[in-house]
Formats: sequence, C-alpha cells, structure tokens
Amino acid sequence: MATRYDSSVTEPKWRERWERDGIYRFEPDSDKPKHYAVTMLPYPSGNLHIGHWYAMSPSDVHARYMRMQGYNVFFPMGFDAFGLPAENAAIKNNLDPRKWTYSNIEYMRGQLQSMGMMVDWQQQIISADPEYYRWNQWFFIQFFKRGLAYKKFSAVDWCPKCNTTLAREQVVGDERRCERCDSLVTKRDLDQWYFKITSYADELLDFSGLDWPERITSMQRNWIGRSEGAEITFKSEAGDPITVFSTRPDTLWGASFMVLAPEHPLVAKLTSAEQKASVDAYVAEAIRKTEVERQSTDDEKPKTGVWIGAYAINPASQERVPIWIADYVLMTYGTGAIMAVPGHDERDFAFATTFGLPIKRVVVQAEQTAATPLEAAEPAYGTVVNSGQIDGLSSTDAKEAVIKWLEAEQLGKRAINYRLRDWLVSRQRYWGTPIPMIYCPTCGTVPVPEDQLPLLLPDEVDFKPTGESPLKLHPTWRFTTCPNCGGEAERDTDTMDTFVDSSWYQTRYLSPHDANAPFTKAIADKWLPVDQYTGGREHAVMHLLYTRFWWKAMRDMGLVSANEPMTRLINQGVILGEDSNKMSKSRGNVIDPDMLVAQYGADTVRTFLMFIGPWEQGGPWNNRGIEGCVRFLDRAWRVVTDTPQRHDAAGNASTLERQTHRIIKKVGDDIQRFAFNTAIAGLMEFVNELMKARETDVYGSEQWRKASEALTLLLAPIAPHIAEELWEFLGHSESVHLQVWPSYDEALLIDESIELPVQINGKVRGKIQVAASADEATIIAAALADEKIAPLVEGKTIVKQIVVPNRLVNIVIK
RNA sequence: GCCGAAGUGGCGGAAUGGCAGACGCGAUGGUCUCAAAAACCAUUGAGGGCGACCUCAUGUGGGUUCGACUCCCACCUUCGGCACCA
Repeated sequence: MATRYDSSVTEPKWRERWERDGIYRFEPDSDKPKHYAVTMLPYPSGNLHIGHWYAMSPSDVHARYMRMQGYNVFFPMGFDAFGLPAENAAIKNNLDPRKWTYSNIEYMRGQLQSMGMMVDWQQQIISADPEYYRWNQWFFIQFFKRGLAYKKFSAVDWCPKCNTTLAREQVVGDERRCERCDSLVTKRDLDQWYFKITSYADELLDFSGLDWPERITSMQRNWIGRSEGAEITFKSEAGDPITVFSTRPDTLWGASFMVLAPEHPLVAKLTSAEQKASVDAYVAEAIRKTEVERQSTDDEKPKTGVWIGAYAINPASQERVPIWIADYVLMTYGTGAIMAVPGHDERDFAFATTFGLPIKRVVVQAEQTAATPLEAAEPAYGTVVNSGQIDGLSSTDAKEAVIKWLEAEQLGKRAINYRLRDWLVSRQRYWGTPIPMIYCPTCGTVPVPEDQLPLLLPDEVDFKPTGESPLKLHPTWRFTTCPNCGGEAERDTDTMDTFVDSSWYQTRYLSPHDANAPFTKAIADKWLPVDQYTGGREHAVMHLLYTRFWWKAMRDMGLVSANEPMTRLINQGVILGEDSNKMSKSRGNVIDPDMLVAQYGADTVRTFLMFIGPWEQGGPWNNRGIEGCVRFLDRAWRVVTDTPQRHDAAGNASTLERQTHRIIKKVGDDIQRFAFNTAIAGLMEFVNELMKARETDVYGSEQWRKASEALTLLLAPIAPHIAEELWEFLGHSESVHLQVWPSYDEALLIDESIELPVQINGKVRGKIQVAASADEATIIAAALADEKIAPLVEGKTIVKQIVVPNRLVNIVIK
C-alpha cells in the first residue's frame, strides 16, 4: 500500500467499480423507507463550472448520509436541455442546436460523473427528448381542457435581445430587465398562451407543511401580493357604473374624486366634448410612455393627469366627485380605476394638492378631532369621522361594516386582488416544446389529438432571430388539417417557456421511459413528494412558484395526492471568485473544477467547497484554502494506513472511545442540518486527535480500530473515493457506501472527569476538575475550595450559586 | 416605504443563553535537510505585565439576566426581494 493517496488512480477505479456493481441503482420497490432527494438539474451549457459543484456535491453528501441512515435514497440527475443558449450558439456558429445540446450533455455527464455522485444515470431525463416533451404537450392539452391554459391578446413583456415574450416573473428589478440576458424589456401587443396560475393564488400563499426557507416563502408571498378589500361601484352622472378596488372601504366617505387609468375602456365614453382634446392628448402621451416605459420608481415623480369633464356620485356621501385620468393608476391592477381618498393615501394626496382637489378627513387618531387639518396623507388606521352611520367605528370595524352595507345595497362586494399575473408561456423561439394547438377557421382552437403526440419539433428550420417564431417560417410545418373537421388548419408556431420543462421533471425521474403516462402512478404514489430539494434561490418566484402551481394542477387532475411537490428546501449560496466578486470570464476570476480535480482529486474539491463556510451563505473561493483540505485528507489517509514508528507512550483508550462517539454524533447532526463546514471541522479535529493517539499504546487497540472505522464511515458521504479505499484497506470487501452509519452511545459523549470553569459574578476566575457524575453540592464545594476562587469569596456574601451541568459554575457574591 | 437576510481576529468562519474566536488559511519561530519542498512542533484578537495574570473586545446605544455574539427595544450599515399595486 502506497503511503500517499493518488486520487488520479483511485477515483476512477472506484467509480468504475460502483458502476459495475450498480450500487447506486434505483430500487423503487425496496422495503426501506424512501428518501427522494433532488438537486436542480443543470442546463447543458457545455461546461460544468464550480457553481455546479458547489450546488450538487453537498446535496450528494446529504443523500449519501440518508442512505447510510437506512433510507432507500433516490438522487437522480438530468438536463434542462431546451432553451435559448443552444439556439443562440447555433445561430452564431451555424450549428444544429440539437447536436450542440446533445454533445454538451455527453461531455457534461462525464464531468458530473467525475464528482463521484450517487446518481443512477439510467434514470436521467433530457427535456429536449421527444419522450420527455411529449408530456409537456400532454399537460398543455389537459390544462386547456380544464381552462387552465388560455390564449389572450394584450400588451406583453418583450425582450428585444432574446426576441421573444417573457412571463412577468422573468422581468426583473425596477429597471425591468430580462432575467436571462439583462436587456431592458419592452412591450408588445400579442396573442399569447397563458397558464392560469392566478386561480391557485390563495393556495400558493399557504406554506403550511413546507419546510422552506423563510426567505423564499416571503418572496413568493410578496410576489403573489394579496390585498383584501372591496370592489365598490360608483356611478357617473350619466349612469355608467365605474367599479373601483379599494383596500380601505372604511374611507369611502373621504373619496373626493376618482381616477381612471388612461387606457380604461370608459374614458372615451365619459369624456366631455370640451375636455376631449386634452384627454386624447394625455392618453396618447400615456400610451407612448407605456411603450417606452412607464417605469421610473422615482418617488419625486410629479403626478400628472387630466379632468375628463365628468362627475360621478360617491355612493356613500352622495357627493358629486370629478373623474380624472392619470398614469399613476394602472390598468393592469384591480379594476383600472380608483376612488381617490387624498386625506389618507399619499399618492391621492399628492395628486389632490397638485390639482387643487378637495381633501377630506375621515380618520382621526386619539389626539385629533374631526376638524384637525390634514397637512399630509395619514394612512394609519384610527377612528372613523365625517362618515355618516359609521362614525366612531375603528378603521378595522368600519371596513367590515362598509363591506356589509355595500353588499346589502348591491353597491359593491368584498374582493381580493393579487399582484400575481397569469404565466405567459408562449415563446417566439425554436428550441423548445411546440405548442400542440391547431387553429381551424371552422372549429376554432383545437388541441392536437393526444394519440398524435409528441408533436415533433422539426429539424430543418431557419431559426434566425427575427422576432417571428421560426416554426412559422418553416415551409410546411405549420400547415395541417383540423383534427375535428378535416379542413385546412394551422398550427400554433410558438414554443413553450422552458420553465415548463422544469415544472414537473421531479415526477418524471421516477419513470423516465414510461410511454403511456407522464409518470408511472404506482411508483409516484410511493415516492412523491420530493423529500429534499436543493438549488439556488434565484428561482424563488420562477421555477419554485411554477412547480408548486403545476403540482396543484396535477393534484386536481388526480395524478398526485400531496399538496406540495417538495417538502424541504435548502438553497445554497453563491460561490464567488477569490476577489469576492461574481465569477466571470471578463473578471478573470473563474475557477475551473476540471483543473482542480486533475490536481487534487474530486474528494478534495468536494471537501473544500463544503468547508468554505455555511452552504446557504456561499462565499469567496480561496486557492490557498484548498491546501488545508488536501492536508486534512492526506492526514486522514496516513492516520489509518501508516504504521507509526513508535507507539509506546501511555495513552488513554477510553478517551479515544469517547472522542469517537462524540464525532459520530456531531458529523451526523451537522450533515442533517446541512452544516457541512462544521462537520468537516469536527473531522479535522478528530484526525488530529487520532494523530496523537497513534503515537501511544492506544494504537492497535480495539478502540483504535473502531475509531479508524468510524472515521472512514463518517468520511464516506463527503469524500466517497478515499473512504472507499480506506474501507478496503481496513479489510472490508463490501463497499463503504453500503454500510450503516455508525451509532453512538449517549453515555460516552462526555468524559468521566470534566473541567468546569468557575465564574465569580459572571467572569471566569478559575477552573476545577470534577467527575462528570458529581452532584451540585460536590461541584460547589470543589469550586469554593479552589485556590483561585477561595480568596475571592472570602469575606463576601454569597448571593447565589449556579451550576450548569457539564458547562460551568457561577458564584454571585456581594 | 414594506418584507427578508446579515454585521465576530489579518482572512474564511465557530459558538443560538453558559470559558468568544472551534476548524482552516495566512503569519512568526523551531525540528528535519548540504539546501529546498513536504511533514512535524510551538506561538498567533488588542493593550498591559518579567511572570502566574489583569483590562478591553462580537456594527452603535439602551434593557432583561447570576451570566448576552445569542433574547428584547431603538438605531446605523450592507445585501436580496417587492413597490404610483389603490
């Protein structure tokens, strides 16, 4: 046995052995309790970067640990193979996106395998495979039949660089940039397909039973943006109903004017002849601004607007209130019209002051009266005044009272509004799932018959980024016949958002080749939902929200029974360059995992990535830091395999035994909570302890053997290759990865004799050595007798004596 | 503005009511060597003292507690999300 461990020989050797023996094969029918772990699948960009390692290897560690804990673990891998980079690379280099993608997959699978993950590659999925995407189409049709997929013409977000529409979630930040390419997003009026995620808005706000980071659930909650209030119908003097949404029906008496969005359908009808010219000009300007970007979150942005020459009647106060249009009211939220309550809403206040509109107080705080003048909007809740029959009620009670009154008088109703928009899924690009819909002049919109799926993506396509769907430009593909009447018809020429692919892939892994269903129900019933999901938090309101929606739709179709797709979610942080900046080619701070693996081996790279710091936090790479892990694994190797020259010093086998039990507990606890950095720190300490014990007569003892075996087993999830080699060295013929996680004895977690710090008034003033079993009285006696403590206590009054078992003693004196 | 996360040595970080700085990097000194590398040993928060030791120290200011990095209140800073959303 060589004294140095050579990863370049050993790692491939064991990977081949594992593959040959099929130790990671998925066994859906085993009797062991199941544990389904999924890490977000990679996009086949062509090269695995260190971020993939950072995301995936700790997930593998946890999965391996669960397996050693006795679970039947399934930890699959696949490729999110549709998407723009393939098409863009193809356009740039005149390649076939299919060939580009699939050759990348072949290469990246090799890289992924070099990580030493416990993946059963026979279960892999590739979303660009027709056997996968046919089920996207199948789901699309089911959604269509259930009213969850619909087509709508409206202003949509358009990325000029990607040359396609985007879902609202894919437009990021206040500058409204494309999630994928960072371009400024514009608007276009287009007829597009949507999935009705809003019909699950309320359910998506319910995170009960989900062990997900607060950060993600709060982002989703923000995104969905539920507001409770009422819809209230005002009537114009001419009698046209104008419905507004308000979260403050309690302030209805304070509504002294109304504002409609410039695009509001009633604007044209209500505008008076005298005001028509200025209204038209304002509307035109607003629409122009919409196209350019009606953005600017500038707080200082002055309010603009125009009176349309009409009045409405406030249904509560019966006051005549002017109707204005202004671009601060958005057509896309609520009803596109508001009742303006300038006294208690900052925007309405700003508008009223700009245009000299009346401001009325309808809420008071304790120190105010109904006549206290308003110097600024006072949005806080308080007591209602100047409001007829609801005077004197608290804002909260008044809300309820007004809603009940509105409902009784048929003037309005309780209403809830969401910020969440339906998911726009049409994309004007080639490399995606064709939308399986046919437009027949006679029969209308007809789905492709299910027995004709998959509707294959054609190969010979001129997919230049023209802004038109490449499939539309194909000479024949779009022309078909209506499945209903047999007449001439046309196919939808868009493809689906690739987030569709990742919305249900976790279910497909279980039966990737099922030709009759998206997944085999018997297996899915046993294995779903996913127990542990890992991946980046950048998908909080995209993939992670879409997946929850998709799952609920599947549940309502009777395909799955749980309410949520992924029970526990952990998000890793981002691994940064050595300069603490995001890794990028232009900064030249990119770390290449292949080079590291060649130099140090996969085990070292895995170990260091987890040792850097808390996994959820991420952090900067450190080229010197990895050397520490090289040393650690090397020491672990030597401490087990090398025979010390001398080992005759007096040692303590019982101490080693206790250290062994302690580390078993620590590593298990830490891996369970994804605290890999402290698990590894603990193992480093343990190796250092073994190094010392090795030079004593403890070496070669029963306790020594157990400690070496424990070290090897605890190392197995983290450094699977070296652990396997050590396990073999220790004389075992069966893989270390088929072993059971070692157990520990609670009684052996603390030493027989312990050192306790003794505090006087909370400051450590001495230390005593006592038996772990010593009772409180004995400990206090020992503390007071201590040569450093005794003089300090002498002549003082002992107020209190605190003994924290196994921790410390505190003596409070006066 | 609202919601969320975070702030600890030269650096990455540990400790979630009980000895602050585990573990690692870096640094300094040493052993081995012709020399170097590797490995090993020692020291390494700041200030003071020859020294056993003492004082200070976890963004800031208060508070609770025998005891606070940890809990509470107020604030500062950084990062992420939402935002003319009625």
